[in-house]
Amino acid sequence: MKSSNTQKQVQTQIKDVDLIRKKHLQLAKGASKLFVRKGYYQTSIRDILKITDFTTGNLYNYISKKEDILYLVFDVFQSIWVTHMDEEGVFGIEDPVEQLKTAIKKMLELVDSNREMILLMYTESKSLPKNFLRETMEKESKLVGYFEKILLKGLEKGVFKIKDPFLSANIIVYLLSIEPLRGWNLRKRFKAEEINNLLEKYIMESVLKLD
Amino acid sequence: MKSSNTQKQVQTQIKDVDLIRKKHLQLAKGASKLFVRKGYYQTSIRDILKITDFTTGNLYNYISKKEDILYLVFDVFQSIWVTHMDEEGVFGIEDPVEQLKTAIKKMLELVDSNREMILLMYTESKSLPKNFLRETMEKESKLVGYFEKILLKGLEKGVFKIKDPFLSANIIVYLLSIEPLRGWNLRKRFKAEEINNLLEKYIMESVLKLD
Amino acid sequence: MKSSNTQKQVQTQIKDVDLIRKKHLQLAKGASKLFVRKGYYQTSIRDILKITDFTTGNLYNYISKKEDILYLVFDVFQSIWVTHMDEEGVFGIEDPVEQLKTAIKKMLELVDSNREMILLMYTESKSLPKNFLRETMEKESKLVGYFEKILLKGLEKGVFKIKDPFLSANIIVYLLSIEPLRGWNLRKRFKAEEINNLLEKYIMESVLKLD
Amino acid sequence: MKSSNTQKQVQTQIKDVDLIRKKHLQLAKGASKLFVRKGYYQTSIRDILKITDFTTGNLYNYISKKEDILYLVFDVFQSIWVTHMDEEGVFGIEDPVEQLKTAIKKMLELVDSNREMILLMYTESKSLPKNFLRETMEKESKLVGYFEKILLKGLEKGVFKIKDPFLSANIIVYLLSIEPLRGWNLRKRFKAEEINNLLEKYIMESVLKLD
DNA sequence: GATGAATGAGCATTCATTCAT
DNA sequence: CATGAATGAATGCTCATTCAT
Repeated sequence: MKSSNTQKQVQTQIKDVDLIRKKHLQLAKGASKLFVRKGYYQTSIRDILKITDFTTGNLYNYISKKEDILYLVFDVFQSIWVTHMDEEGVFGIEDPVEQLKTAIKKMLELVDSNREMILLMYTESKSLPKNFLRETMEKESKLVGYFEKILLKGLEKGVFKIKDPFLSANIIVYLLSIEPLRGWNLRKRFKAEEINNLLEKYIMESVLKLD
Repeated sequence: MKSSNTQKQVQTQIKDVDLIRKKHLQLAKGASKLFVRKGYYQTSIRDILKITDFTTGNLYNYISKKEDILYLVFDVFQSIWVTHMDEEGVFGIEDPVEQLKTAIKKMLELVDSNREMILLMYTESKSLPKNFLRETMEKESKLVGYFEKILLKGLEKGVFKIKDPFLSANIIVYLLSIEPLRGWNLRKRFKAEEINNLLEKYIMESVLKLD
Repeated sequence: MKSSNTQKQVQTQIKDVDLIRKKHLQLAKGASKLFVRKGYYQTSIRDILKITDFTTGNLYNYISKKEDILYLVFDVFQSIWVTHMDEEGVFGIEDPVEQLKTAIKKMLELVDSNREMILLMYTESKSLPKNFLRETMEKESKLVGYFEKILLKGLEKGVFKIKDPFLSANIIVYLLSIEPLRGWNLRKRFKAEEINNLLEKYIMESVLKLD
Repeated sequence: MKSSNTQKQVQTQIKDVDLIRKKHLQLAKGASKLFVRKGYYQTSIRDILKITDFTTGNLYNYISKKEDILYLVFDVFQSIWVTHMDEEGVFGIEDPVEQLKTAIKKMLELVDSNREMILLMYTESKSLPKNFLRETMEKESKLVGYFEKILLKGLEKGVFKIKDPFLSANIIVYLLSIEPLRGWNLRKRFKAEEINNLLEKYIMESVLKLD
């Protein structure tokens, strides 16, 4: 799933659609580094120009406000995310237990390698203008929905013992992000690997053994 | 527990310790409103001056950088927090199950009435200079430690069936903040009250029934 | 009288003279709307591109600076002006009194339907580069000369009682523009029509009855 | 009559009212030079900073938008104007003919020594925001009203032979500004002095000899 | 201790113009 | 002849902070 609706959201002076996509990617990649390092408001347009090799005027041919860049960063990251989770490896699995385990693992991989990006999404999404925020949240919702479906199937097959798959899915997605948000405390006693293992077990148990 | 170490952290031109405390409180109360509403970087010193009735020059008699104000806000809030949790009502309870239930309820009350403040702490703590951040985290740690103690007692008494009280305490504290961070999605299907009830049950079950 | 010397004034990358004339007209028509609405400096090249259907690069094949467009706008308008005043209706009239009356009426018609354009010429002519300004003024001079001739004839025939036809011609032309420049005050008490009638009478009386 | 309502119109961060007046004057004096030379839009804030010895931040303690400066320039000039016309020399005169003559002379003096400023008011008043424009026009109206009063008195005494004192007052004020607006043509044949003499005669005759 | 005027680097954004295709 | 992406200096303005009184 490409970040395909970008052109609809971010107003552009440029006509070549492929060029827009290419430059928006270039922009998002550069800017995300800075946002992650210093935060959105701390990062100036000049910083972004430097790291992305845009010139001032040309940057504003591809966006119309600084906010747009934040949106692009989120958009690109969420696309990667969805793509990563969508891979055969998860959808194909029949056994809900195995499927959930795999989904958790895949997500933890992503969280691990994008810790700062996830933190960024929690900390800076309030900086998005409303329409962008809405869209970003919708994408998040889809991710939750993804876990909800797995839980539902497991519930139907009688292997998962949960009361509300929507609540559980929300909790699961939230728990999987504990490391970026709360890692500073957990890491006092556990290694990163351990955290992930414990988390997986914690979630699986909470799904399997409650009634 | 007063925000007693403030004077050590925030450098001041003023000698009168009581005055400092008073003014710092005045500052934190006003600024927190603005930070919560618009975010730390979005709030200008001028905004703060207006809402707190400080004059420019005088403000800088009680702080030395804008960051100090953020620290003061966090400090005051965390003091309230700790005070609230410390009350007899919790410490005195003998039965670990009841004690945990009460602690959860007390914390949810606080989270409920300070949703934006908690969000602020998640989103803006990176804006603190390192020494302040460290201190803020320490206070957070204490909160986790508080739950850890309850869990430990319950573990010793054989009523809690968890593997690692430290991990569980972290998860519990983290889960109790789900509403400010993820409420936008949960609230699609549940009322605020419901969320709290479900959360309490979810946590209690995960503590009581796993092995 | 065509805007025939345009090619000499506005430097062009294009060889085809008719094409130049056509495009310059297209440009002047679109730009004048914008200039009149927002003023010269307030109107961006991008605005002009949009309204005239030029592409950026191509625009600069037909002009070399933004100022050129202002000149073109003035040039086209002044040509219309001269053409309008040149019509048989005026030149053919033998009686100087009738001739002056008709000239005044024709000019008032033009002023009426081009109020904003005249205001523009007063307000933005200083934005023209010197050579363009000189030429614009020369055209204005011709208009004054036109009235001067009428006055001279009337003076020779003994019907006009003025001291200096050049001064009077200047005053007349100036007075005929009072509406665009001072209408905001006059319109408090008079309707547009009234203003024109009063103005005509005022001028005719000042020409006929002074000694 | 001081430019006394400036404080109500131009929003300020400064509390000392006298200081505001002083700095606004300093600002208007410097800026008017630049506006007159280059026009309002051509003059940058940086230009104004340089000529007025303000620093960026401090300038914006005394205004809130660039437009405010244009307003200040107009305001100060119009105050000078009104003060100049108000002097005993005119109001005290009993004979309407003498009074009008003196008023014309006084105004011509002012026009002469503020040619560019008057041109500026004609060319740039459209750059004022609406509320400022309204106020500027009101002041202009008062000037016209001033001449209207003189004409009315002369009319009552039977010495002036005009039909409509409001119209005539408007025309007179307008004609008195002919030099800044049309001088480039008049000066081809007359010296500045001559223009003024002719203008005075022209106006007096038009007031005295028509019926 | 309190006041508030002053500082100037830094900000996001716009613009006329150029030039490779 | 036409296209449209690229350039970068310049713009109006905000801000945390200082300092004389």
